[in-house]
Amino acid sequence: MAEIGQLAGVSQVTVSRALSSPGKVSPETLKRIEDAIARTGYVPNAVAGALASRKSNLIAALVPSVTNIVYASVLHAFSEIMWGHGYQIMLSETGLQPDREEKAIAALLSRRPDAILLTGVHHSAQARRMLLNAGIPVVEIWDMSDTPIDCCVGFSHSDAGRAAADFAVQWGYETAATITAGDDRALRRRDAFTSRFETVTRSKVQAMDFDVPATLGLGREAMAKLIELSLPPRSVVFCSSDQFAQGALVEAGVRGLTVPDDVAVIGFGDQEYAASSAPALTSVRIDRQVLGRTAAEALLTRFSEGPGAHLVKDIGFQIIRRQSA
Amino acid sequence: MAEIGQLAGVSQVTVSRALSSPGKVSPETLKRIEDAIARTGYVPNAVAGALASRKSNLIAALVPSVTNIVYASVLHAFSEIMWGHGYQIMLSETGLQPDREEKAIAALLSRRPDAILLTGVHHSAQARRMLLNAGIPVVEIWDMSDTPIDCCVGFSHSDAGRAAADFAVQWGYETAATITAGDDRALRRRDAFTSRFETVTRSKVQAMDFDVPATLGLGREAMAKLIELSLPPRSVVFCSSDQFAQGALVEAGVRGLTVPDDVAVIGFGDQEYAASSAPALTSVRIDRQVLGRTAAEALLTRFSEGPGAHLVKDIGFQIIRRQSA
DNA sequence: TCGCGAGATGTATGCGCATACATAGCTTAA
DNA sequence: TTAAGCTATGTATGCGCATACATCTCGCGA
Repeated sequence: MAEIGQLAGVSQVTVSRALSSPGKVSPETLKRIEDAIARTGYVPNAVAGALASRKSNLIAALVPSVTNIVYASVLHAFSEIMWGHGYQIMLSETGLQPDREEKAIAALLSRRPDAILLTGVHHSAQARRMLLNAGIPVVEIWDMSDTPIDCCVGFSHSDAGRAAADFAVQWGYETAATITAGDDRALRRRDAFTSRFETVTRSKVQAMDFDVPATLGLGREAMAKLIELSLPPRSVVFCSSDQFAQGALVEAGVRGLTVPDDVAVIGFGDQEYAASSAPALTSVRIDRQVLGRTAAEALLTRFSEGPGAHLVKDIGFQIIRRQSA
Repeated sequence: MAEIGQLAGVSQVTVSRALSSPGKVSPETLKRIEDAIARTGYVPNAVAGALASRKSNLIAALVPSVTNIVYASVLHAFSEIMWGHGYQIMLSETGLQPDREEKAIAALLSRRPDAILLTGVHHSAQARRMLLNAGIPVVEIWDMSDTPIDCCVGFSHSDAGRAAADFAVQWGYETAATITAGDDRALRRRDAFTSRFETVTRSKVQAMDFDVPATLGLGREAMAKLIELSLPPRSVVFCSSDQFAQGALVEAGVRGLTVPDDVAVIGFGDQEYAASSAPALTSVRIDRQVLGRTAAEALLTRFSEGPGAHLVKDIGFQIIRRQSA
């Protein structure tokens, strides 16, 4: 920056000003500085800037996995907005091991981000401590909490599970099974579904659980087992993701079962292909665009309005009825 | 850090040493320092560290889109390895507008990453200049180049397109169509496929192009149009992604066509569901795990061996024949 | 006994910026 | 005419660390 100043015949601070508030520099000086920058290919050192100003324009984000489209698309919507406001995103994945979260949080916080986005609302005591200590805005997404660290944008997974059960009962399904993978939130949906469905119908809900990420292949496997264990007529299968649901549909088709008459399927997430598959998939829709955007907006108002604004927003969900149930 | 030092009865440097090379401080001192850190919840300021040491332990990554599983999974494999070596990833998306790449590169470089990962090998002159200027290792992935900026890990898209055409000819398909979306690389595969197929069979290859990301729904639409335009028997459809291929399969099924006898489909990417769909999808496999890992390893050896090692690696591809073609 | 080397710790300094404060040259209204 | 105010720029300083170099304390062999 000092070098640019020399080239333009001004001091370092004038260059700094030219970059951060061009209005404060005379037009001629500004032009000379811009020329010098263009000539040298100078790129400001944001690290030094962040150290000096205690503002990094960085947002840290922690998601279970980027390869899960569901998390990726929320992240995408979130970063689009933050990027538009001059923020960059620093990403980390926690994967399946929750103990990685603590290390990841520490690593992210060491970069002194201006805010941090977390997936889920359950964090270790040490993690909460570090977050509080950091003194920056925090958004927790994908879930609701009675004790949010700061901002929180999501929906109730228990409500979603219960709503799916009510939906199934309402459309006359008398027995049910679940196919569930992974995280704590999927398990809460399953539990709420099962509990409600069993209470209302007095029938036992069969559970197929996996502790690896959901895939179409596993969905087929699970459905195959359920069919072999004899799935009574008027059965519905509640899946923790559309991937499983899609697999269940494929397996039912291959075995010559008619959907939804022989077996019905409810997915979760309402991914793009849900509407286009054959039969089209009934699914619980979470508006991921809205989720990401709302999280971004929560942070932005939190930035402008200070620590007073603890924004908590329930974005809800919606059961989209198509052909599969 | 100075505060921690006070608590532990040592100076700031000793704390610094305790964190970066614990072997250089006596066990008792180390313990007192660790206690103080645990008590206060201190998180080192990596920004200051990076400024002082000119080493950020940050890797910048630029991908077209995180919501495209194909890019996301490579990124995932890449970050797993880099994370294991103490590096963090800073991500940016270029989206569909290539002019965003320049801005994104500048923004990323301003954080002074230790290396940068780019998708594709075509960059503007200004972008190349900034990258060269930054003086850090660069890996370009997903493609091969005669003039790589530094390291390059990928495969030839033209070869892949030609191989698909040869495969189609070999299995007796006499006419072909393509469904293509998006990037420059998909277009090159399409062109190579078309050119080779037309040369060998002397039949015209019909092209369905989209300039939005591929989805199952669009694949169905494209297939519907192709069928309505009358697809002769012994036809094969070469898709730029498995999403399209899956959609084509669904549409063919809905219309009562038999795959591959009435129409055959070749996908690209060999995503997880390709093997599990019904009929199972024939697809060009790119080992995304290997791609990500190889890129990471290229950077790591580049770090240890200096600017001499311009690593270029062709990871190739493989046509996986299943039921759809 | 003395000196020497190794281990443990400390002092001084600067990384490249942003910020607070100071200054110089103008304009404007009383 | 002059003080006040405004614009454009400059000087000094410190953000929180890592690094080079200095210092001190031992233990050990000559």
